[in-house]
Amino acid sequence: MTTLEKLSNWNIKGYQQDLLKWYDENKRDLPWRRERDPYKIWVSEIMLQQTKVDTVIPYYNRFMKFFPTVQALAEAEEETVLKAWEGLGYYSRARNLHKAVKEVQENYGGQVPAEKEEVHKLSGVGPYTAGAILSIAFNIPAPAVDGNVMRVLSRIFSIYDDISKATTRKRFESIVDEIISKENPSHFNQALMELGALICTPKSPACLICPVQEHCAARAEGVQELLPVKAKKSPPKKKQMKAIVLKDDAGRILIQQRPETGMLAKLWQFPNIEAEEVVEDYADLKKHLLFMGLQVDIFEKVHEVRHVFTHLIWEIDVYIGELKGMAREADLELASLRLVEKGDVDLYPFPVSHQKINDFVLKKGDF
DNA sequence: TAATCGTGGTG
DNA sequence: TCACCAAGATT
Repeated sequence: MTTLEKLSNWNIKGYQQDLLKWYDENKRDLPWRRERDPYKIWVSEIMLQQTKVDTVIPYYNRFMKFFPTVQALAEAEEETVLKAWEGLGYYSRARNLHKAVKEVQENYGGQVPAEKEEVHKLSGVGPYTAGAILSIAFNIPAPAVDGNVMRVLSRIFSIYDDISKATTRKRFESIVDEIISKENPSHFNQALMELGALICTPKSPACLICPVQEHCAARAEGVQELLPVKAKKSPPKKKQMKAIVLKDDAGRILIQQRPETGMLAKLWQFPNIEAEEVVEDYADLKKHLLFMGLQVDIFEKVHEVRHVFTHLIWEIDVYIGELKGMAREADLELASLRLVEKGDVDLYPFPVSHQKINDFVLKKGDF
């Protein structure tokens, strides 16, 4: 039976009512639900991408103190924005948001556009986020299909499409187009996601207390634990790294900015290399530094840091050492290096892996 | 289409 | 310890 056939004898109105009533009575009190400022909805939606509500809340509150309006964020320095995002991950979200907010300030007089084509053009705003902004902020009946929605609807209609495939989202968007409440699309979309977060969870869904259990095909068939179908991802690969905390004769610390593209773009770090083989030696590290124009004394290995990303694992041996002589300004510039006071290291946005190094060597240690 | 892009929580 | 997961977008 096709989804269309399932929908023909499926109680849309009853489903909407049961879902919306449950949402009204059970929705969480979240900071971004207390207002309907499109800018604030937008920021919350970007932060919530692949990130749990509990993780986002403190970041969201702090971000709104720093950048309460489109204008405030548009006028901020990118590095300040990255610092506010530090630890939240997926840093291209911060750079894209900042870029897009500048566009809104320039091209739309600071008002977030309420048309699908315009919103979707903004950097970092894809199909889900465009739908979320339109529906939640402007109460426009547009689908906002995220992982929650695909999981819930996979079960409601007993759909076995692989939700890790890009094309699957489109099928669910067309379903939402048919079943969305035209009276309250904002609450309907949020209710679908809230149900996925609180009741229709990935493992052990709480079908017994589900407000829409009588509308659910997977529940009727007893296959709720088998849905949704999702392809497995390959395990992350390990990379051996060596990093060094270097001090010059004035006691300043050497840090380095990462490239503009790729992983952790534009964040700062301690100078490091990827070691092809595991060698208990720092000759390769020393050679790398010399290549950047730096003569150093490496003292000892003081720490190990392990950090797991989605698709790779860094295993970092951490060394300490000292710069010999005066580094040439041009050499530092060329390698995106900077000498900063020990107390100023915290002013720069670091990935968590290098925050760990900072914590151990400079804060806990006596280096 | 499939890989890339972070981090923290959970069972 | 580890596999899996979370209000995805970009290339």
